[in-house]
Amino acid sequence: MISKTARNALRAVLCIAEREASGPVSATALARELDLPHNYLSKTLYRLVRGGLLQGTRGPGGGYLLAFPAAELSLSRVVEAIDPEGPERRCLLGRPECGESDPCAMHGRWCTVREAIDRFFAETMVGDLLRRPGSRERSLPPT
Amino acid sequence: MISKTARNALRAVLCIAEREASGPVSATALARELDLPHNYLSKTLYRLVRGGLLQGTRGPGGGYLLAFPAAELSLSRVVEAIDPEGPERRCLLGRPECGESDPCAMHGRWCTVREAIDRFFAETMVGDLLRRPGSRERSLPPT
DNA sequence: CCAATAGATCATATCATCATGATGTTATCT
DNA sequence: AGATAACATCATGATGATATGATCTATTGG
Repeated sequence: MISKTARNALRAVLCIAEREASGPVSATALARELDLPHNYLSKTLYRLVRGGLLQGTRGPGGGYLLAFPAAELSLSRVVEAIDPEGPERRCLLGRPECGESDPCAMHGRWCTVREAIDRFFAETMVGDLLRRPGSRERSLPPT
Repeated sequence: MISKTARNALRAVLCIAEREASGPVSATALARELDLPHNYLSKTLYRLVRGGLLQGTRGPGGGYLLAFPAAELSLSRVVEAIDPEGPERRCLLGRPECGESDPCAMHGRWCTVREAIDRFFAETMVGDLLRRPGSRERSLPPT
């Protein structure tokens, strides 16, 4: 479904989102919390920095913060920053030319499912998944 | 989503289902048709034979046939014969203990999507995907 | 029985992902 | 300025999926 590295990225982003209220979250602390080697996680996190999802600050007291509010950060942005989007996901049989005009045998049925998956990743926000009510600051005011 | 080998297995099974009316389909013919190396495909096909999905006959005129009607062969049976079912697919964050009693942050939302995926593979039959009307022989009689 | 066909199987090579280790770079604090 | 903390990066090794090559075994037909 998604790569291990993308899973680790999701776990890390969730962790950062939950803790960033008390300052930047260091890679060392994250590595301990997620039980991952420091350097490996650091590399993954930096890909998110380059992708504009995280903001890394160096020096003592440094660490990672979300580059924008958790309520605006979709899971798809995290996953796409890690897993390169290949044509394999589009067609179950791996035909690059698969589409409405030249569909494979499964095209119609699979599209429905694939769209549900895509919607899940596009519409689920990191802010929706936080346990601690740190996301309240971003909840909509009563209309 | 599924491995390349599982994709090849699906393509091969579809190909066999479409052609088996005119006798067993040889691995050589399949390899040419699917543009895959003969031995590699043969290994994949044999996993399907051991799984009871295909029937392989040797000697001149030999080849592969479906072990039972295409209308009763679900895509999930093909995929599960190739891709070992790991705990990674159950939980997006890879937590083995993830479940109703100990859910991860995404559990509820992801379950809905995962069930749609599972239903697709379990309810889509190879017979539903054949272009040639060779599957008519198995369609339900009018009630 | 022999040759040809074709599936089944073993051993090995290739490749991408995953992970580790070592080093460089930047910021903070004394 | 120098020590330290912490991110950023490069080089390398380990692992598993993918693919290839060679060989074995069973069946058919002459």
